[in-house]
Amino acid sequence: MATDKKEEEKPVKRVKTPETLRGMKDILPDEQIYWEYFRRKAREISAAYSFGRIDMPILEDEKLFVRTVGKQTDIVEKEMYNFIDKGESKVALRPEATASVARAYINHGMLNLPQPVKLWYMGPMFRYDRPQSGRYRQFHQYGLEVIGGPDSVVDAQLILIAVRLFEDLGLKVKVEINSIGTATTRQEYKIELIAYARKHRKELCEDCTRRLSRNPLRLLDCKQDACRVIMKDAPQIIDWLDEDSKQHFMQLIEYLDEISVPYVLNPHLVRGLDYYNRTVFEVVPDRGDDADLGSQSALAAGGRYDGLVEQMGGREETAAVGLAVGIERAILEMKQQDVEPPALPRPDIFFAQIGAEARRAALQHFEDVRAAGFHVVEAFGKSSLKGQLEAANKENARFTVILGQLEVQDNTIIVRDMESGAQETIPMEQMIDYLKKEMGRK
RNA sequence: GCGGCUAUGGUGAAACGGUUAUCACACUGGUUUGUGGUACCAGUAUUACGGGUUCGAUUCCCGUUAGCCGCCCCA
Repeated sequence: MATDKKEEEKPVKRVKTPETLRGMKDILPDEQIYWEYFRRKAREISAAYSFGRIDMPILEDEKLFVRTVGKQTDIVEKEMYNFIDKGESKVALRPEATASVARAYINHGMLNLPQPVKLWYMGPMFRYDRPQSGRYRQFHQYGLEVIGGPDSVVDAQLILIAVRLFEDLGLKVKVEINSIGTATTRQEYKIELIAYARKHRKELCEDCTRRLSRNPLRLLDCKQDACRVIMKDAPQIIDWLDEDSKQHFMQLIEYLDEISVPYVLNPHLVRGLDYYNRTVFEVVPDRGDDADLGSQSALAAGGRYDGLVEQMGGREETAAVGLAVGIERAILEMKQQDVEPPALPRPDIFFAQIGAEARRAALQHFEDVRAAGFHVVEAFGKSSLKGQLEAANKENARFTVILGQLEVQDNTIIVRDMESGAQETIPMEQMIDYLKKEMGRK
């Protein structure tokens, strides 16, 4: 009972309050309005374009990511949550989902399904990185994968879907696209790029000097002004594409023009994961020309990964494209652009009770009202009528029904209109009809 | 992994060497035990953690941890 509290001895020992791990977040009810909004839009658009939902395990064999994402990438090298389980297996919390989807495609013989196979997923990913705005160690992605579709029309539609999704969410975005060709042409291009950058070695920033040997493609999107000036005249990856890739990219552009998806060609756009080839794209907020977007600006990113399935042991060459949306980032951007998710529907009825007997009866009557289709709320935990009316007011209920000792005896109930304050006592068996009538009037 | 800034009740803030640590909002309870949205009263903090300087530390110094921001990288 509440009154016992005062008599209790105050605990002398204080336990250290537990906290979430670094970079991990609780998503509280207030925040869920945004999440639910996003999830709903994501589900709707997935269904509208005939994607089937897939849920993969969060924990996978570490090798899956090392082989596909790339051993040298930061994601695998320093950000992976990997550990050895009790059976001595090296496992990892997934840092991304495409590898798992491709694995599932192979495992379940989806190559026997009508191609392309279209799948979507939504769930947590883990990267052991330094937390920052728009970046968490556990974060959530919504993603789409189209496996078994080599034509660039697939790329075009996927980009279209991404744009639609953000439009549906009420966000202004723009799409940047590029093509990074095949592994072979990319290799040739890298050599050329390194040669070019070497000539300007002294002018490059410290990071770029390191990129030169570690991650040369990243030279292209360095944010330092000095490097940007140099890279402006760097060889462009587009010029190194093989005929097929070039053709593929040209077609993609034509498709995009055809369906009027606004895009920006960004010859400096590259991807960090090894499995990408040909088309790569990013969706970034469009806040006007001079807005500084900061570093974690990509709301979604994707690209083609034609070689992945085969590389993983799939039976034949299986072209594929995918897209991943950072849900936290999308929500952050919604707040940034003042997008209000639809508020929770206002309750029709608040059910108040006074006294032990009425409370007992109210429990069942509440069920009746709910079963009649009303959105009804209560605060049975409160005993004073004042407190319950306050609660009703906070919930913004349209009507409050009040059941007290007297009403239980007379088999009646009070219905109070919360806006006018007018109230009426009516026979209990007429309550539902009365409420329906009153509700219909408003 | 590197750099900068910050850390006071549930939230947002004040005090900046000496106060019973102040205020607002929120929350809980109450204002003769049955009436809200507009009143009043009360309650809720070892000032992130650990150490140091000082007669005295929320205030100064160091460390740890966490948060924010930039870099790296990425959704």
